[in-house]
Amino acid sequence: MTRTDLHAEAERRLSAIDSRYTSGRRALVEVFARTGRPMSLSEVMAADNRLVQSSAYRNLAVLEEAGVVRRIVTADDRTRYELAESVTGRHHHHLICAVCGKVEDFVVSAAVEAAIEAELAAVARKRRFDAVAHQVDLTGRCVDCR
Amino acid sequence: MTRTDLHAEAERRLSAIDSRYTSGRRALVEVFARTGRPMSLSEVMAADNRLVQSSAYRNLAVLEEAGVVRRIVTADDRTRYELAESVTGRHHHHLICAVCGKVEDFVVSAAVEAAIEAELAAVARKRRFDAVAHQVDLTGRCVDCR
DNA sequence: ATTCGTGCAAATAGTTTGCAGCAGA
DNA sequence: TCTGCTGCAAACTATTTGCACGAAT
Repeated sequence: MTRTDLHAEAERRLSAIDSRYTSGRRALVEVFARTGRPMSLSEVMAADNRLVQSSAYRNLAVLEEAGVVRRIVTADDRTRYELAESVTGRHHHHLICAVCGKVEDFVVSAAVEAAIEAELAAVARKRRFDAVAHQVDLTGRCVDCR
Repeated sequence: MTRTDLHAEAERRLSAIDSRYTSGRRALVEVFARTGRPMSLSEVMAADNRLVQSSAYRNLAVLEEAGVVRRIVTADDRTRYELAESVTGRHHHHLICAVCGKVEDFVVSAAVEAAIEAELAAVARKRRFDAVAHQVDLTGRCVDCR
């Protein structure tokens, strides 16, 4: 998906919830597209100094509601944001560095992903749990911190 | 492991880091053993009204350092605590209800667990990431909230 | 014109810390 | 006794909210 397509899709999803694609919201999407990994609010703020904290929080909530952005909470207990998988089309999981806090994406083979999903679906059925999503995190030390 | 063994093991691990197994710490361990699922601080506090918030936070940090308790952050972004797997001897994952916030444990078959671990080890190797732990969460609605 | 979004500052919630008294090895 | 632990209150950090102004349709 091109950058232009991304913004068009973001605008479409926002208008679906009667919201505008303002410059502040566009700037957030731009930061995520440019960076390509989950970012905490302070990382986002640092990436574009036109951003204002309270508006960024509000806009991230709106973008999340619109399905443009996903809010994740990783094992290092920092809240982070990234583009929603339904926008990027790329299902992935996270590598979390326990030392520096950096989070990166990774993908597993389709075979393993399918095995995981089948097993989780079986667990959900057995427990009468209505599963919506799964999250797989790997915690450790990144290449810079080991 | 019996309740008595559990407390003995907790005391042993605390003494290994030169800390005492005081009544406040014992009360926390008792709550986890009794409840058997990850609990937020407020849940823990509600389970035993002798507990004081600031001391509970401090003691949970000590118990975590001693390897008696594990601190987890689930996808609903609440911090929770449970007995460490090295104490219970039971590797498990979490079902998180997005509505009421309740967290329950689940285990996957040994075959799938092994497949997940092998795949994650391969990813870690490829990315030169020193993996310490993995976390698999399933988010959705629990039987009471669906 | 009217509704929605923004920036600022104040409020809130969860968690951490300083300190003086108490308790356990 | 001596060092660690506890409770209380105050401090901090991340996040949310009220409000008046500005921007978009």
